[in-house]
Amino acid sequence: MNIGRAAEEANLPPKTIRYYEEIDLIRPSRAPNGYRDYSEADLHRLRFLQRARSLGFTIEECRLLLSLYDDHNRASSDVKAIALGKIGAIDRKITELAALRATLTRLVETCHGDDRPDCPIIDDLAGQGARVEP
Amino acid sequence: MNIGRAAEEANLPPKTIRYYEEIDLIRPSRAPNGYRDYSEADLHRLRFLQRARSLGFTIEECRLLLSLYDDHNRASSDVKAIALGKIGAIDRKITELAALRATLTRLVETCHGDDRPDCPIIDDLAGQGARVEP
DNA sequence: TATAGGGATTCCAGCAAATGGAAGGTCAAG
DNA sequence: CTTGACCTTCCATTTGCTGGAATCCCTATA
Repeated sequence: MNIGRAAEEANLPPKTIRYYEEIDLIRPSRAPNGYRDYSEADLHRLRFLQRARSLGFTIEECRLLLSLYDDHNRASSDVKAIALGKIGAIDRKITELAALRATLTRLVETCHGDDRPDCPIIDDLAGQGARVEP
Repeated sequence: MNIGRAAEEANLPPKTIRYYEEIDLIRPSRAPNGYRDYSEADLHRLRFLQRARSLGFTIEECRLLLSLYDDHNRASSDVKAIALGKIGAIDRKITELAALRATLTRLVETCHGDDRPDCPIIDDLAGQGARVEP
C-alpha cells in the first residue's frame, strides 16, 4: 500500500508518516520502484501513533508505548502508569490555563473597550511582571 | 544598565532578552564597551514582554501589543479584542484537554493495571484512530 | 602588575514535531 | 506521447527559546 493510501487509512499526512519513519517509529518495506509499501501491521502502528499523538502523548512516549505494544509480555500496569502520568500533566496544564483565563478575564472586564486610548489591559502589562522563575 | 541586571529586573533570562532583541522586539543602546545598556523605558518593555508571554500571548501578539502600547492614540477596544481572542483560544484549549483527560481516564479505569499483559489502553490505541483532519 | 573571577559579547547548534517547497522519478489514463 | 497525480529525496522553516564555545571586558586582590 502506497503512502497516500496509508495516510488516508491512518488519518495522517504523508509528510508526517515519512517523518515518523525518519525518527524510526515505523519501518515500511519498499516496492521495487522505490515507493514505500505499508503492510497491515504498519497500518496498525500508524493508527496507534495517530491516536496516541491525538491524545497528547509525546513522540518519545509514543515510542515507549509502541515498545510496550510490541512486547506481549509487558504488564498492563506499565501502560497504566504512563497514562496516569499523562492525566496528571493534563490536569496541571488545565489549571495553568484556567489561571491565565481568569487573569485575562479580569483585565478584559476592567477595560471599557471603546475609542479612548486609556486601557487597563495595556496598563497591567506595562505595570508589573508576574513572578516566574527564568 | 547591563543585561544581567535588566534580566533580574524583568525576570527574564539574559539569553531570552538577547533573543528578543534579535527579533526586533527591543533595541537597547550600547555602552562604549559594546555592552547592551538598558534604559528605564527598555525595562518597561521587557517587563511588558515577560508579563504578556506569561499570559500566553505569542511573540507576534506581543509585537502587536507593544505597537499598541507605543501608540498612545489607539483605542482600548483594539487591545480588548486581542485579549478576548486569547480567552477564546484558551477556552478551546481547555475543552480539548478536558476531552483528552476524559478519554484517558476512561481507559485507565478499564485497565486492571496488574502484571498481566492484557491492557485495554494499548488495545484502544491499536484499535481505532480518532478522526482528526490532517 | 599579574591574575583570577564574573560578567559580557558573538556565533553556531539544537529541542519538538512537524510542514513547505524544489527538483526529479513513476505510473495510469486518454 | 503527454498530462497529471503520485512518489522520491533533500533542504529550509516554523516557535521560543536554550546551551555551549571562544573571546572580550571589568574589577579586585595578592
